[in-house]
Amino acid sequence: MAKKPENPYVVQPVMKALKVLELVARHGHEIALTAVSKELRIPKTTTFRYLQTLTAAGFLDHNRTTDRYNLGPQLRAIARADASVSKVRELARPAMIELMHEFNETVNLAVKGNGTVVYIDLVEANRSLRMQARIGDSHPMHSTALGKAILAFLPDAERQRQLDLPLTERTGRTLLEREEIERQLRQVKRSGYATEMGENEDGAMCVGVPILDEDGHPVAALSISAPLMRMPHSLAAKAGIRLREVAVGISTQLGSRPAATG
Amino acid sequence: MAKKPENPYVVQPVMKALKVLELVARHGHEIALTAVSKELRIPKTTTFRYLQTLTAAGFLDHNRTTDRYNLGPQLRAIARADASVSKVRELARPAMIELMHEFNETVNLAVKGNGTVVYIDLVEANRSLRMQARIGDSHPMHSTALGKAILAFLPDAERQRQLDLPLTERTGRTLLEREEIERQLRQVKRSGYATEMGENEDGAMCVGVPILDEDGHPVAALSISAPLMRMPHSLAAKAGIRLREVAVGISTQLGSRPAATG
DNA sequence: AACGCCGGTTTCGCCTTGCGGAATTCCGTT
DNA sequence: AACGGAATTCCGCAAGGCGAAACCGGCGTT
Repeated sequence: MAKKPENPYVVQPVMKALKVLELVARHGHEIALTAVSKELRIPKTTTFRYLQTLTAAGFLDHNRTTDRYNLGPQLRAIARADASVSKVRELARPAMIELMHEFNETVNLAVKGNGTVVYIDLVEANRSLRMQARIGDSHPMHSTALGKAILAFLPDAERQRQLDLPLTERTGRTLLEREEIERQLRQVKRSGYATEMGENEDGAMCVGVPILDEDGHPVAALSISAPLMRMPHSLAAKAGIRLREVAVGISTQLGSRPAATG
Repeated sequence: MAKKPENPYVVQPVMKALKVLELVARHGHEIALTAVSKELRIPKTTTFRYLQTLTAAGFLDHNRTTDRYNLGPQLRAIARADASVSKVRELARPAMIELMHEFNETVNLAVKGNGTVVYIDLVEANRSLRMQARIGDSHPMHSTALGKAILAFLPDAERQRQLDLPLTERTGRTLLEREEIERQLRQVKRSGYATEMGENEDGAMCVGVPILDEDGHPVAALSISAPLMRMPHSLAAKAGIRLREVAVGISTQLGSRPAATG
């Protein structure tokens, strides 16, 4: 009765637990231990353990009064985040290409990670001087324009939490003083865009703006990055204003009401 | 270095694999084996196995060209199904309560399972004669008005597949003849509602209508159930027409264009 | 062109720890 | 109060998960 001679690297407990998760999900609603056990032909004890584990991980939810399980918050959170990311990327891409042509510099899109920003898309200018990120890379919040744009628009509590984390020093110019950072963030909130000059990567600068979801929460950020020598302050300001325009458009499509730019 | 003295029933491999899944999800995008391994402090080999397993189960997707992993179809399918169910239930509930008051009988909402319908909500009439289902119960498609309503509006291929499964005989009146069932389903498609008289439960009857999603696919069904003695054919017809009205309203809110009722 | 580094894949044997039968407790019924 | 079904808990066995280390393949370097 060999089941899956396929991949020798599949870990059985994991696979079976995923089947349990899947069953609970497909069932549409609250389902009891015994039902899962019978359906999947997995002994009650084992099923019990999987349900417990999935629940502990937040993928399932255990209703103590009915003693039944259904989908948990973790799964929904993941799904929501994924959908949100896909949507942002989809909405942003055309605008990013347009921006790249306008400024002939690399345009980046990133989402908020945990204390970091994670690049989820980028459109590179075909200039010989290289870009600095790859999709999937994550950089600190406080040393990037992307991160600063997000931080500035975060609710106070959450921003404090982010800034309480140890701040890594990426270059000699990286901001590390709490006061200085907060001062800049207030300025960012006023102007609607953030800039970073050699604070994340020597010789490189970046101008970034936040993208807000339907709740007005900054879930992502858009930026233009360039070698410091190619982007003087005056041009950076112009880029910031243009980026802000584009980001507001994307935010609106995500369902965000105007809000921004106090 | 005891990690979680918490729940002794947590299965470690499962828990760790879920952490991997979560990390990949939170990361926002394609992530490589080594990165996951480092981030989670899980040895490369083990991480590799989890990634393989998650991929085999469809929860992750392995991009062979970049050798990186991201969220897979299974997770999205689950999330979508869940969202869809929540939405249907949410949209249907007020109308169900209204219907319950109009007819003073129990109103049921079910989604299509695999060869079955699964009750996801019901509003009971407070009459002493009992209802027959509980949320989470699943009944055969062919013996319930809910199932017949769904079957009638399924694409031909899928309907055939359903009817090829062995048909259980719930009562003496349960339809088992392929021809007879198909004749009824054609009738259901014409009238827009299905009826069932003691075919699922002795002495009980049910009138059901399909709810269509944005693709015109019958994802759920709405029904009124009652003791046979309280619901003569004339009243059943009236209920069917009313149900149809309500279901079309819900379907429309789900994004379905009129379509139905040929 | 050979080298070496950096991932990813495979092997292999130890021994953790997951497994499931059976006993137990907990409820909701009769 | 006793019954029946479901969820928990216990416990000993050995399945099978683990991870160090070896292997491989590709890419950038010398």
